Formats: sequence, C-alpha cells, structure tokens
Amino acid sequence: MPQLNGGGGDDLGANDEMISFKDEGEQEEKISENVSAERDLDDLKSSLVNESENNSSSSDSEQAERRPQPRPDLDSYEKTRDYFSEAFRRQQDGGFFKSPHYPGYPIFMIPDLTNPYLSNGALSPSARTSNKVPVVQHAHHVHPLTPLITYSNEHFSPGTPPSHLSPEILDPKTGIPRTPHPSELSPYYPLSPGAVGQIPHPLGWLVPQQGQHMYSIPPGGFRHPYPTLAMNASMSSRFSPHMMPHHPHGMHQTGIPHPAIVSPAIKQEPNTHDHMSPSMHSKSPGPVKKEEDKKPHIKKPLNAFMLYMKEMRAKVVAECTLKESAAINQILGRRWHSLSREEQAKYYELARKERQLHSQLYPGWSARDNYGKRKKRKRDNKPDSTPEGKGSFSLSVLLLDLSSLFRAERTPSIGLCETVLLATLGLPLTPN
DNA sequence: TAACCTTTGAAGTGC
DNA sequence: GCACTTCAAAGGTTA
Repeated sequence: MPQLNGGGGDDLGANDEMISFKDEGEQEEKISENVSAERDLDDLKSSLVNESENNSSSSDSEQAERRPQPRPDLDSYEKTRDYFSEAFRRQQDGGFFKSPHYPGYPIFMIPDLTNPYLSNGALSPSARTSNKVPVVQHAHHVHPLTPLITYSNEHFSPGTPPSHLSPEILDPKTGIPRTPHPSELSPYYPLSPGAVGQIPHPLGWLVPQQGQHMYSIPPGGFRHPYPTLAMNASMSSRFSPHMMPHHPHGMHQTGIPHPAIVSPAIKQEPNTHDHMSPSMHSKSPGPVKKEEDKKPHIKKPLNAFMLYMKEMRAKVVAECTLKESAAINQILGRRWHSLSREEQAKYYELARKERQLHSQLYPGWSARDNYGKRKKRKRDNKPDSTPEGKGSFSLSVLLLDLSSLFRAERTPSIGLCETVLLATLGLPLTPN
C-alpha cells in the first residue's frame, strides 16, 4: 500500500490512514459507483449465494443454526469481546462509526458473527439478552486484546464524538483528523499506580474499583527490562513528577513491562547467555558493544491489520476450527478487506496511537534496529512463490480442515467460515 | 530448535 | 519517487 509520508512529526500515522482509507475508499467508491469493480466480490458472493441455495437448502433457521453456538472455551473471549464491543458501541453512539457498508454481501459481513451488533449498529438481541455485562478484568488481569482496550480517553469516552473528528484538530496539512494528545496516552504505557488513579481511564466505566490496578502486579513487581526508557524527555514532559514517582530499583512505574519490549532472554537472541544481567537494572555504563548486546528487543508497533488480527484471531479460530496461523491469516486478510471504512478506521486510529506512543517512549528507536534480528532461512525450493503454489498451500490447509470438519460431522451444515473458504476456492459446498 | 508460512501495514534501503 | 525488503503476531509445520 502506498505511503504518503514517512515522517510526520507528531502526525504519525495520519497520512498512512489517509492513504489506506483512500485505497479502501477508492475501492468502496468503485463498489458503490461501478458495478464492474465489484466483480470479484460479486463472483464470490453470487457463487456463495447460489451454491448455498442449491446445496445447503439454507433457511433462516438453519443459518441461525450455523452461527457459532456459545462455547465454554469461548466464554472468556466473548466476555472480553463484549465489553470491548461495548466500548466501541459507546463510541459509535458518538456518531462516528456506522454500520458496515456491505449489506448486500452476506459473506463478507458474516465474519463478524459474534459481533453483537446488527448491521444498523444496534445491539443484537442475543447480545442484549446474554447478560454480557462488561467484565471488569480478565482472569489474568491482562486483557488478551491489551493493545486495543487501552487506548485513549476520548477514544472510548461515552457520548462524545471521537476527537479525531473534531474539525479544530484536523491536520492542517492533510486535513486528516488528528487525535490530540497527551490525553490519548495509553495506560498501556507506563503510568504509575497513582497516575492511573489520577488520569481518567479510557474505559473508566469498566476500570476496577479505585485502588485496584488495571493489571495484576506480581508481589515483587516486574523487573523493568529497559531502565533507559523508564523516563525520557517526552514522558517527563507529559507527566508531572508526582505522576512519575521515583523507582529506586529501576522498575517500571507500574511494574508493567511494555509489551513492545522483549527481554533478550525471552527473545531468541543468540548471544543471550544470561537472563538479566545486573547491568540491565542499573545504569552502570559499559562497553558499547556490551550494551548493544544486552539491548532489549523493542518490537515494532503493531499496525492496523496486526491489531485487527490480534482481536479477531480467536474468533476465526473458533469459527473455522483452524489452528494454522497461515490459514487463519488468509481469512483475516479477506475479512480485513471486507471491513467497512469506518471499521478499518478504528484500527488505523489505534495503530496510529500505537506508533505515536511508541515513538514517544522510544524516541531513538528505529525499525532498522530490529533488522537482522531474525535469521532468514530461505528455502531453496520455492514452489509456493507462484500464485498456484500459494493456492496449493491454502488449499491443502483448508481442505484438510474441511475434510476433518465434515468427517467429524461437527456441523450439520456448512458453516460460515467453511462457506467462505469453499467459495473462495471455488469448491462446491456439498460435503462429500 | 528455529525458520517458514500467511496476511497487511509501516518503515527502512537502494537506485 | 518508486520498488523492494524487513518486521510486527500467531501457531502449526518443516528443515
């Protein structure tokens, strides 16, 4: 996807959003204005519809049956999804996020089966009646969608339109809505427990009672793996001293290691023979090379699609009974493209804030720092480099799953995911 | 045991 | 400025 501007100061990500939206928007405009542009989608859709009608004798009741039934193992995920969706709904109430734009594309809208909201944005009856009161905290006190639930105040502020829609904060250069900061600083990033209490939490309505932490903290607290970033100029300028108390042990303010930081001991660093040397916890200067060797691996901030994948992976896994990430990612990629502009905008916004916070936390960090961290092992034979090869991979994976699915007779009829996959692969929907 | 696979997007590199 | 490369997540697969 083309990029408009690599650097934008504090305008991180705004441009790429625009480009992304533009691309997607162009697609959508073409979709709405030019029928031929939807040929691919229509092909997929029509093949699905026709074959579904012909082969699966679909009815509303059956389709209802196809919908994923509540599963115990999904409860925790569903709960977290629910209160997260509730957060989004509240934001949608602000008038920004509207219903998906593809009402005529059941295939592509189906993916959000577990989404409790109807296409018009209303809460589905099942969601309304499922007693899905926002759960205050995940069992492990770490939300599986941590990057998503931790965003800015205004992002989830009930009843107020998203700040990035405010005309006064439009980017003067691009006209792209910008989100003001520092209020958008995510609790995902270092904040002292005291600060947590002082800064309104973006999900304040579901934040635990006062005095409780958003995250669980081990008795001894976490070791801060990266003392040099415990405080930097940008952080100190954004938080008053009382919010950033001194931590004599070099611990993180909250004791919560940033997810972007991977301890060398955890990350497969070839030269990490010791877990956490004392120098990691003190600012004792050492040889430059030694410092670099022990330099924690700061991960790249997640982009919009990665955030989307993180949120939706579990759902796809549950729906499709697939476990292979490669196959799941293919599905997620399709779903990503099927998302409406507004839905994608949510993730672009989150990603933009991710990058913004990341750049503020690690001013000197560059994506280049992580170059070469992975050892590439190029396979000699690359039959999959061709589209046919890729297709064969997908086909093998998906057929494997489908065959097992049919054999197991776990579903009386072809489920949504399988339907999509079969249609995508141009296979008949009748299980043989 | 660690890279590969697969996806999209951001960012870096090279020309 | 464009094309290409690398990495971010994830977990089963493969060398």
